[in-house]
Amino acid sequence: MGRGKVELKRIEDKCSRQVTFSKRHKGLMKKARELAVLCDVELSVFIFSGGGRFYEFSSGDSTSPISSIVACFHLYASAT
Amino acid sequence: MGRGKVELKRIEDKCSRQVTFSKRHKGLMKKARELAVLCDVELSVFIFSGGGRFYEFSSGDSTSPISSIVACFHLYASAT
DNA sequence: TCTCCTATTTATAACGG
DNA sequence: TCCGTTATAAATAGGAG
Repeated sequence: MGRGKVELKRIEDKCSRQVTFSKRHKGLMKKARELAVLCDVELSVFIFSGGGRFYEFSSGDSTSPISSIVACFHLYASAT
Repeated sequence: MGRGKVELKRIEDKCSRQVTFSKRHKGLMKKARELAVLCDVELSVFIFSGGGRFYEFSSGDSTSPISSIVACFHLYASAT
């Protein structure tokens, strides 16, 4: 998408990489949410960015099977 | 995308829901892979579909920080 | 359930602030 | 780093096999 084709390789320019991360990270989370709702499945997405930040999307509530994975992630993230 | 707009709600027809899951699940994994490569981040996507099946995408290797989460997921999945 | 097809919607690259 | 715009690449809905 966009004004040009993108090669599937690490973006070397740090600034561009950050900008692309910001956009695509949001896009991925949106897609994840759509998949969960449309298809009625449980899913989680975990992202560790280089700066030690992390992002997460999870469908379902605390009683869902996937919650144990989410809990595991939070435990890990808080200990890092 | 596609021939019509899609409402963000559960697809009631089971057959359509399966077909949409099949397509979007692949799309999400592809997006995840692209984000990981382009932006040099570690990430995992876990999906539990209704039929007790699960799908996963993880960047990074066994020495990456996220591997503990992945291991947790596999442990959970194999015990289910 | 998968593949092919293609009209259409959607995501996003590049740019300016 | 975030937001808005716009041209364009990509994802995908619906239908057929």
